[in-house]
Amino acid sequence: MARTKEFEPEKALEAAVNVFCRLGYEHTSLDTLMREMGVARQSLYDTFGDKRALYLKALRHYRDGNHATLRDLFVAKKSVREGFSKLLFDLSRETREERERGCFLLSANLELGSRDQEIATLLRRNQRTIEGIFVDALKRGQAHGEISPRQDPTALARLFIAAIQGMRALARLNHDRKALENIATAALASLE
Amino acid sequence: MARTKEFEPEKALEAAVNVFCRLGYEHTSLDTLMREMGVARQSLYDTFGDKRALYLKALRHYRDGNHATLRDLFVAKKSVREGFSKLLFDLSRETREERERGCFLLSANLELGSRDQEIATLLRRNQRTIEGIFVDALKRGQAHGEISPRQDPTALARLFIAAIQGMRALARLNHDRKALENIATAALASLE
DNA sequence: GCTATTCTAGACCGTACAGTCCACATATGG
DNA sequence: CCATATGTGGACTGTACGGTCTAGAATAGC
Repeated sequence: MARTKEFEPEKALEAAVNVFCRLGYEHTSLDTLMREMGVARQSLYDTFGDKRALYLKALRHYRDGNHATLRDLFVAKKSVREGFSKLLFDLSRETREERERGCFLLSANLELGSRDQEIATLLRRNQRTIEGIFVDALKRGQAHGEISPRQDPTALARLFIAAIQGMRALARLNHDRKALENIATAALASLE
Repeated sequence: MARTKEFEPEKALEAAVNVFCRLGYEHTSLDTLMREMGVARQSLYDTFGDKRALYLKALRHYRDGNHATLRDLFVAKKSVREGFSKLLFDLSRETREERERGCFLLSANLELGSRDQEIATLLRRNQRTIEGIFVDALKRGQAHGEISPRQDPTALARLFIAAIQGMRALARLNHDRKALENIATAALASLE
């Protein structure tokens, strides 16, 4: 009945995630999106809606991937402490490209969180989700005697969230692996 | 010889800091700047240069103020531990307005750090300066037996920097004083 | 008070960009 | 193989904005 698409929507969305990550919402023009996604203007509007709708889809896609890797990190059988350690040290070892790409959720927060209510709500929910994942893992770690039971799991989870956001912000500016490892080590010491 | 200015350059610059903080570089139009600063278009160009030059002046002004308050926090006679405590808990207690204003240096990092070399350099230098202030304070704290000598002052300083950036990012999105206090408490526990 | 200088107000211009429209290409179903 | 529906490419449009220019107002020295 109709011509087939010449692009894969999934791949195209990932390309959108990439370019929005690197450039932010405002600095990403439709021309750039078309080029990076390999999608014609009209197809882009037909498939994803306008720029903001595409941004939201990209943001949700990124967030879902993020949650999946976090949940995977803390699947029941693994050591909780090792999970956090891997999370933080992987962050320290990111390539230049990954660092400069930065965290989509952080850049969305700073660029649009105070102006777009829908995005702000999404980001707040995301924070609660991640906090939940961390708290569950920490409680399990305490139950297994892996982590000191004297610490408040919620407070610890929040410290990790803040430290990770801070690391992401620093990493974007500076390629100083040692500095990131310092932060990772110091944060992990809180589990003692 | 000539007509006198109808605005105070100092006050106008502070107004610029405020509006750039809240809206970022790209989202701040010259019309907004003129209105908030109370300066006519031509006077603005004559006094501060173009938009980017004004942004840089505002950024330097903010940074200088920041360094001054930090140095004041750690003047020799005060307790180092109390200094960090005040720093972090003051952050937790910011008003809604202050929170939404956010940190100019953080937003400059995310918005322009990867695109404007001059700004990136300024921000990197700023990071080193703050790290230096923190390291000096921590060493003094260790010398006075206030802080455990087993910790690496540089690593601790970096953890605090990351935690503060994280707090600022979280605070911008959520007014959850308890969450911020949790982070402050957990970070301060690293001094034990 | 006249002149020179610097202020303010706002018209004007070029560019960049999001979004729409249109012409043409291509593949599916009958 | 024709009709239909959906794809691609690119021209077009309206708007927003940074930056410049011009005209008139106001103040200081002579």
